[in-house]
Amino acid sequence: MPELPEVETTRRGLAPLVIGRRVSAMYVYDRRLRWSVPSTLPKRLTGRKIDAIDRRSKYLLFRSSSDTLLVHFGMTGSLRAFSEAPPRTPHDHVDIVLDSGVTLRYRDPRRFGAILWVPHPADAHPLLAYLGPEPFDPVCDAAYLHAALRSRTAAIKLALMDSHLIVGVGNIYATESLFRARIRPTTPANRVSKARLARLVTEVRETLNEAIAKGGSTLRDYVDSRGEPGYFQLHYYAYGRNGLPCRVCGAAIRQIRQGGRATSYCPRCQR
DNA sequence: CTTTTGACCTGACAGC
DNA sequence: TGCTGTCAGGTCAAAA
Repeated sequence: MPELPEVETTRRGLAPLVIGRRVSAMYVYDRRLRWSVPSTLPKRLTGRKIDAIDRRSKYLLFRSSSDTLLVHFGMTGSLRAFSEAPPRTPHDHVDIVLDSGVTLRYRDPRRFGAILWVPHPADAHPLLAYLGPEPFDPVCDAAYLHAALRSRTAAIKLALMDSHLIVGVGNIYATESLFRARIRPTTPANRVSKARLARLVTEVRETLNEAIAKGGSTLRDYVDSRGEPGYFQLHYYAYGRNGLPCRVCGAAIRQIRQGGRATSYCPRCQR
């Protein structure tokens, strides 16, 4: 799933269900995620009150008296809330039961996700400590990117997906943001002008906001906390449109590989 | 320091 | 109907 809009959509759906509730039980059916779910986690979590649910990058953070339960969705993870938990299906790995009776069910076919306990202070955790700014953070502006990319010869698309520079932008939204900013994804990062970086930041924010408004993108696995798909995939300009006519100029969308991932762009609109 | 590559894992799909 | 190869929303770790 799961780039920033999908994680944020899940966060917003879960917030009213979890804030102020206590965990009455946690069941780990398969601990083999990207990192093993700690065997002590059910004991640590049970009885805890969840004070808040935050998002940092693509991590969901359940806050409990300054300690944090961290959840990441990898490529295929989802977290759904059930008032009555149905029978488990394959790839349902973890259940968290709240004192309201609601069950949060973590599903992740490829098991690239993570569920970890992060003691206070959470910001010091290695997974969180080296992250770049959030795209919506005012700090993350053209001046910041211009300075950060000064010594970067790698392609702008790869830089945009580097979480040390800016977080939350994965393959779909990097592809779409570069289309909207009319920037060729292969352009060396340090050769994108400050003015064009300003446009890029604007388009990244706009693209992410529109995607959040549509409930994220559902290509295959992603569903939100209520099991509903997102609809932003209907609004793609470039991603997954190899060979199809550009929705702006009609030229055939082209697909290449960068860093082992597919990149699609319009050879006429993006220069 | 930056950049590139491989690794993790399952399922869907195309082609033979 | 199998079988094989390729691809998929992420990102860490190691090597260059």
